[in-house]
Amino acid sequence: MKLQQLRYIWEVTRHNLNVSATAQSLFTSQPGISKQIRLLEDELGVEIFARSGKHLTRVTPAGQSIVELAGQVLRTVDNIKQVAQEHSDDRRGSLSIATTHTQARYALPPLISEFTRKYPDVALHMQQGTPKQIAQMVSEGQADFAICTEALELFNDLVLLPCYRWNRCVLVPEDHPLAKLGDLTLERLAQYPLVTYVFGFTGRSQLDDAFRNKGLTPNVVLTAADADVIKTYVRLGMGVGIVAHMAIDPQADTDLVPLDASHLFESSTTKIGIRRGTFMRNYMYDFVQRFAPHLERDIVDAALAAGPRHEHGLFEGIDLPVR
Amino acid sequence: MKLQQLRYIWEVTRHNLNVSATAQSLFTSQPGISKQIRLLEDELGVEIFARSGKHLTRVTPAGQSIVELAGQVLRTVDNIKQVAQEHSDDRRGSLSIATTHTQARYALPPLISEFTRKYPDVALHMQQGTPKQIAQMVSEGQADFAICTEALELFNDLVLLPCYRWNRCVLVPEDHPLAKLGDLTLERLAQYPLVTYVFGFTGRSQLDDAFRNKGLTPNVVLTAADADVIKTYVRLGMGVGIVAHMAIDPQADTDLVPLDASHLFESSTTKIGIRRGTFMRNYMYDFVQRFAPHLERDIVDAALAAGPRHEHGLFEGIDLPVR
DNA sequence: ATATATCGTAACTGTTGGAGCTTCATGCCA
DNA sequence: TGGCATGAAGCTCCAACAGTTACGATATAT
Repeated sequence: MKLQQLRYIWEVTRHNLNVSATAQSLFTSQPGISKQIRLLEDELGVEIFARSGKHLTRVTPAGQSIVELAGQVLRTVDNIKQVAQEHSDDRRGSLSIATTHTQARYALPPLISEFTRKYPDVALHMQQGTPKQIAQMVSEGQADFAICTEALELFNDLVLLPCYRWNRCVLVPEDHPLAKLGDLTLERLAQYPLVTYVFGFTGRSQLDDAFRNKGLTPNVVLTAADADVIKTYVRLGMGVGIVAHMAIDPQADTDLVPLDASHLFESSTTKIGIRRGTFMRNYMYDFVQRFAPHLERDIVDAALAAGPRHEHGLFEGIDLPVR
Repeated sequence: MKLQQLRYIWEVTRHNLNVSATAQSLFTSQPGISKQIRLLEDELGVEIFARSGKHLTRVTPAGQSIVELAGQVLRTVDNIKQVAQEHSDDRRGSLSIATTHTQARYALPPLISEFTRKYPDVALHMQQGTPKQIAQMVSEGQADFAICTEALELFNDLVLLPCYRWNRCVLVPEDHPLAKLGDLTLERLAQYPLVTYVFGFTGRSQLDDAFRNKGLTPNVVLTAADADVIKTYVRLGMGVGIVAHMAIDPQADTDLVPLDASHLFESSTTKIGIRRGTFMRNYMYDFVQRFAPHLERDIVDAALAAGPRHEHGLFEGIDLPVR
């Protein structure tokens, strides 16, 4: 058994069992991969992929487990490389962050510029996606950190570090009736067409819950994955915007009136998700703590060491910052 | 990076940094290993072993972590092979049990013969050692199961499955004064020279505790690692024996008088220790349940999945069989 | 100081992983 | 149904490399 072979079966499954495509992405030849897969199957005495004629059609049950373990091996091998680099030069390396538009656009920029100034030799990679995609990227080892509010609980090989709580804000044009009224209520809000996040994004579920609990059905006329798009349509008069508080830019959004909505909706918590078993570089701890000062190295270590679904207790006594 | 290289550094550390000895045990040549280690170090950019002249003297801090991760990789690779074998022939394989004399001699024999009859194609390996050695063997992947009473708690990558409780028994020659007396007490026992287990073996610590709690100092004149040796010296009149109840053979030990001592000492619990992350073959589950009927597959799976030091809760409601 | 154990170097060799081309199987569409 | 596109496997060749043997160098032990 060779590492190369494990890498091949792992990558082939990630490329929908298309060997040629896998070969291209790995800058090698298709016959090479086919051959190595055969050799591995021969050595193990089990078919990893089921074939119909000359096409790979699906992963066998045995293959399922084997590919999973192969992934585990590859990630551990990555860890070895990380350890080596940490000891040879603890300020050089790379950091891959998977996150949503909201975080990338509003929460992370100051941190990122601080960080790159302090660690110029750490290559930063930012990948955007839906919360689910983000969680999966980290779970599969394609990114180091997942930073978002939703969906991270779905993968139980991720350790979740709560970072900060945040509330929502209603956005209306200056001439909108809501801009004059003093107290904002859900009932009043439900009378207007709403523009907010797509389901599955940026705490959208908490928003729906709040209306449902009052027996109201909000009239959501348009949904988008990020606040910038939402603002644009609010400006066009499509409806009343509901966005994360942090998404309001006091400089650029002077033509819109923000109305605090903390009292209407449950606050949401943004978390960092890290794959259990990840080797944490020094600068990774630093990054985490700059994002959430209460997440000291010891706590992060404890959370990473804790078993599945046991890390929550660690954060019991801590009250998170609110943005 | 090659699997071979990881295997080499792992084995070299296990052979006290002696490359030649490692080469012999792996049936290869010393220069081959040296070369591969060099290549790995070059690739990683870190020294794994510190050298003084031409001798490896110790493992560097970076090497420490790397070797540990290498071990993890090798064990996962083993798991892959196990999975493959399970799917190609679920009744063929091997099972390596590390245990103490007491278990091997008195607790396991009926189970073993049952088991080999049901699984003739599973090669059984029994390895004896001190509880500490046993625990380490399993922790390092040299054995699948550790079966004993002590020291398993020391390695927290082991999952402990409590199997049964057992009590002690006092053994005296037929003409001994204790053989006539009705009620056995610790005070009376402390008046005689005692022959029992070496410290660290077969619940010896519970024995000492019981005397200490009463303010007594037992006069232990001879200690041995197993009951057979103890019995021999009791027969020679060296003193009063204290052994595990199960170590008494009603057929062979007719010249000795056994006196129940359940009321004098806390009972001990024999456990099976399994390395977290081990792939469990079908016959392994079967073995475990034949040894301890309450350890059903689901409970074992749950214990293996639980985080370090969280499996205890699983066994709360169960009262163990007593032997 | 000498002997022994042990590692590194160098030259050599057998093995093998991969490139390139060809052949074969499958699915799709006219 | 035939023709075409896609994609996997078979085969050959070559370069790279893991492992071997022989030898020299250096530390540790007596």
